Amino acid sequence: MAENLDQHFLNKVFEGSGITKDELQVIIPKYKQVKFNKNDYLLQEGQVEKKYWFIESGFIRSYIIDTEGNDITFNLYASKDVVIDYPSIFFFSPTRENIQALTDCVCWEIKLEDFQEMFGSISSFREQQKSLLVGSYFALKQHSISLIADEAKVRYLRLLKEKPQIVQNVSLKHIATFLGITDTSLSRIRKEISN
Amino acid sequence: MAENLDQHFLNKVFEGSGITKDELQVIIPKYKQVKFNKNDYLLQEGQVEKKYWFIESGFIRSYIIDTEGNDITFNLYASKDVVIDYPSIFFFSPTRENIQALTDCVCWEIKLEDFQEMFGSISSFREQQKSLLVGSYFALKQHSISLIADEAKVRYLRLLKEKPQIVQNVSLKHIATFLGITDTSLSRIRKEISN
DNA sequence: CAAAAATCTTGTCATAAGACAAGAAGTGAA
DNA sequence: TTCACTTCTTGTCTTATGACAAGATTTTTG
Repeated sequence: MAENLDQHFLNKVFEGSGITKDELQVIIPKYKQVKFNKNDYLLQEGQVEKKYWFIESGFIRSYIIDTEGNDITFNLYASKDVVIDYPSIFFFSPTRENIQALTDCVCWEIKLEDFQEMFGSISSFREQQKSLLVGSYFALKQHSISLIADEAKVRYLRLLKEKPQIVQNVSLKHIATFLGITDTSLSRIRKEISN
Repeated sequence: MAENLDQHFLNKVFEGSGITKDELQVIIPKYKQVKFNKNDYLLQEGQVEKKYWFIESGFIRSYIIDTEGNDITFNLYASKDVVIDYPSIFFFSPTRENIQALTDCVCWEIKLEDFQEMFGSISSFREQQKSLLVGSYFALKQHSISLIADEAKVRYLRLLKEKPQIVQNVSLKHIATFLGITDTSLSRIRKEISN
């Protein structure tokens, strides 16, 4: 069976994880390509989501509106990131976040039940997904620690180092709220760094 | 069978969750009372934990040492809180936190496999645990948002309102790092509020 | 109990970051 | 192309919070 050209991205994602060709034949068909247009919502507050996504291309953010009406970006996602809402996944509990495409996006969607079945039955898939999910969990935790321990410039430099594509493609105001500062301050930090 | 006096706390925890007396007979024996002395570790960085705890009495904190050597309190726990490390639970991944008793504590320990079995087979237990875990997850998330959106005084007042026992029983420096400020600032905030 | 250690308060000064406002630059649409 | 809209930069001023240090208070320990 000739490899679907579209699935080249998925093959790359699973490459080098010890997943065999035979296993890939099982895994890849569970993923469905979905395209989002700029400003589309993948998920809105109050929904329970029974799927999650890999991003092939494009940029996505999750945000909440806090009690004072501030729009706060909670996470920023780029190519190869996994977009997942833990309360939905583990507890079938409605999300409190909005997840929105910042640009046109190509994503790969997988249903939770398919995920769970393969997680149980294919050990190489389990290991690969485990490290992906743990990675994204710790990245957020690290960010939360950084909000306490580091000054804004350090947080910006870390983001720039770890996710340069995001810094280049996401608007200042979203990056700023993600970093816990105003867009004015972020603009000044950028200037200072460029000197 | 006479109710073990020690288990009075557990009975209260499960009270009003729609759990029947018969179910309680199955659930409660899975919990084991454990006592920790002040400064004992429940869990240290690098361990994988296959259990979690309810606190009956005492105070516990989780903390990390960041790359600059700062000791940062990540969460503070009091009576009736559940102390759980998600990466351990869901991914059998080593924790990156240290969890330490701040005072002598009485806890109820349950093994993950027992938890998972009852989570699957006893729907009232599932619902009760779900809301407990979701509650603790969102509390942390809310705190993270608060670090971005609110000034320190607001964060302190929120903690005071939601967990007054913690404010009264945990040292300033741990509360301060949890709130993302220095103990000096927290001392001033306290003074300002008392006026 | 006394000494040592840890915790908390307070003072002074420095600074990171916010608030607000104006304008520049870029983007999109009719 | 032009007008509207959003995004980004910059200036001025204010303020929340940190850094450091000295005392006061409380707790721990020998």
